[in-house]
Amino acid sequence: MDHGGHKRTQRGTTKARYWLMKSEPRAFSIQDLQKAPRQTTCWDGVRNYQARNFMRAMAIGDQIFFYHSNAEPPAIVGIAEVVREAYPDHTAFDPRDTHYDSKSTPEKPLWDMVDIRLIRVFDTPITLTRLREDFHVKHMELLRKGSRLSVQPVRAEEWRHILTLAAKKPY
DNA sequence: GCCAACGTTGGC
DNA sequence: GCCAACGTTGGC
Repeated sequence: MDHGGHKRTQRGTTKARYWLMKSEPRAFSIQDLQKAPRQTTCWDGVRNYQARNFMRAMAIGDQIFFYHSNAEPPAIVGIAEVVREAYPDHTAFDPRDTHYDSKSTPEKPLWDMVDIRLIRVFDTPITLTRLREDFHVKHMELLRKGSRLSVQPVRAEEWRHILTLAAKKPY
């Protein structure tokens, strides 16, 4: 039963989807997410069309690798899940915000965000170096030369493989 | 701090 | 529509 006039968009019985989202830990780290109310945050500030479109494709329950970019070391540091599907990113409306964009207005929003909730922080971050050494994940968007996409899909087999890495001892 | 790769902007 | 200039991303 659905109340409040909200469209029910949760992906019923179809397969879960997997994603990877980048954040610079100096701006917002997975530890910040851990400390946030309900361990939930809105993912604001995405100003790239491809990344935005991937967020628009997300459904409640989709799972996300939380990646630390521009970090020492760059690494997948944990898992989160989508708890609210794409809605307008209000930070684009605020001229004082660093992510302000005059092309986006409340009447015609251009940029969206989703809400995500922490599932877990890996004991051992899976570093970019380690991923590069692993042929199981060689086709990941993250590893493509010159790739800068901050929101990107992850294949189910890549997701499963990386979870097994996270369960192992570091090397 | 450096710089390659990328996306966007704007002049023409 | 082309493309140079510019700003940003993000590994190193």
